[in-house]
Amino acid sequence: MSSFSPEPRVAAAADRVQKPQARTAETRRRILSAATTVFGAKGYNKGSLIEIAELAGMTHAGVLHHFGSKDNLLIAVLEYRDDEDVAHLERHQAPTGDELLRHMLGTVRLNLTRAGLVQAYAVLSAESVTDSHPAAAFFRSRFDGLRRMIADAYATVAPEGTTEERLLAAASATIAVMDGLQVQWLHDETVDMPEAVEATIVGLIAWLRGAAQPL
Amino acid sequence: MSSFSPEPRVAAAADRVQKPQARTAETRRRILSAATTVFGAKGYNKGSLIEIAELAGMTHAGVLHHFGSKDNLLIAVLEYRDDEDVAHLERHQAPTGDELLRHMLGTVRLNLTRAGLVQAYAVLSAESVTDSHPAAAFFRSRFDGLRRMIADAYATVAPEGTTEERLLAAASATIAVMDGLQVQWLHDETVDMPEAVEATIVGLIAWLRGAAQPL
DNA sequence: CCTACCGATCGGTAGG
DNA sequence: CCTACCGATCGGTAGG
Repeated sequence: MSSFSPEPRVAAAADRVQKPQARTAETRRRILSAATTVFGAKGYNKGSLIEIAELAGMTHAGVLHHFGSKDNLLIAVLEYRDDEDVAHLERHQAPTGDELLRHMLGTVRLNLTRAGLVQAYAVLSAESVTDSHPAAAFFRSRFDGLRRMIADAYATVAPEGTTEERLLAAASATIAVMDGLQVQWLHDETVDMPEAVEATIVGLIAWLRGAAQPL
Repeated sequence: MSSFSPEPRVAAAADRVQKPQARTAETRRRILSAATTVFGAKGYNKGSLIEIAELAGMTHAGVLHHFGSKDNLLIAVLEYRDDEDVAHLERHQAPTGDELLRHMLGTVRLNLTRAGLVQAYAVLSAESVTDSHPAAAFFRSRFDGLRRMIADAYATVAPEGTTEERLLAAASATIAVMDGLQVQWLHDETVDMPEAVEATIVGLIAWLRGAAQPL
């Protein structure tokens, strides 16, 4: 939203075929796309700036010119993906209540068509729990925000007076089942992610409503 | 079971205070313990043989003398943990049916007391989906075995004639929720793993029994 | 189980 | 955005 302004800051630049800012933004997107691929395929630690740079058609010093450090590049990759998903959400109206739960099932089905992105997310989110990982803060706050949003959705289908603890347990379980299934599915594509997620969500609703037998 | 035989192969070795095989086995265990710690804290790619060796009190060439390569060491770490868990299972009689489901809840509670091991498992299982990772075959077969075992357990509490597809969906969801919760919990220890796992399991049983409302 | 060493790779910087 | 380079680290091997 802030960096894609169509007006060049200096009028003198207008005689170039392509405006400098536009070309820079385009190059940055090319690098971000390459970095998503490489971090997804190798993880952050093993994915190298050299490989990312080759995929983006430049040297690794060029990548560092645009992003400053490897850590910064990782953060930019994660925020870039988040921006795209948020934009997608807003295009379809931010869903609430049980619409959000149905929307999550749609995301699971969409993920069946983009294994690379799924792998990047699965690998980086787990890697982010290791010692002083640059993506730790990103994932911590992402999980926190998702749990609150999904707990609110469950509140609309749970009995009145359901405790926040139970709503948050259902929310964290829902996120967990989606993330955990991705790892299994990346190992074995016969794992049925949509069926397992739907079963979990409707099961959790039954649990919130007291319709489930205790173990 | 095969490598801890108390009898030395050569009688002449008996005059040493400690039998060579016994000392080797002890050293190997020390290395495996150090490797679990380091791979857990850093992941496989960033965890170095040098750091593992220091923690075990030797040089990295010594570690390689015992395990041949870094890949071999990782596999040994994973199989070592599995052996310990299997031994624990057998001590308590291999549980079946709904006993297995209750046993899994016990494992979740136990995991609250061993974050290091949880982190090693969470990091390595996700890292194992990256390009030609040495632990790929281990986790693929582990997930496969767990899914079959847990699907059998759900069969004992599901209506007769429940399809294998539905049983496997419940099983993969159960494994997924446990794995996914570990990542969230490692980021934020207020996440209530036992509550979320119990909710998921009883919810999935309700789903198998048709007691859950479709979304 | 160690000393000593190898080739390879990496992230980052200088300076343009 | 590149060339050229740096120090650091790594897994593995030789040879004992």
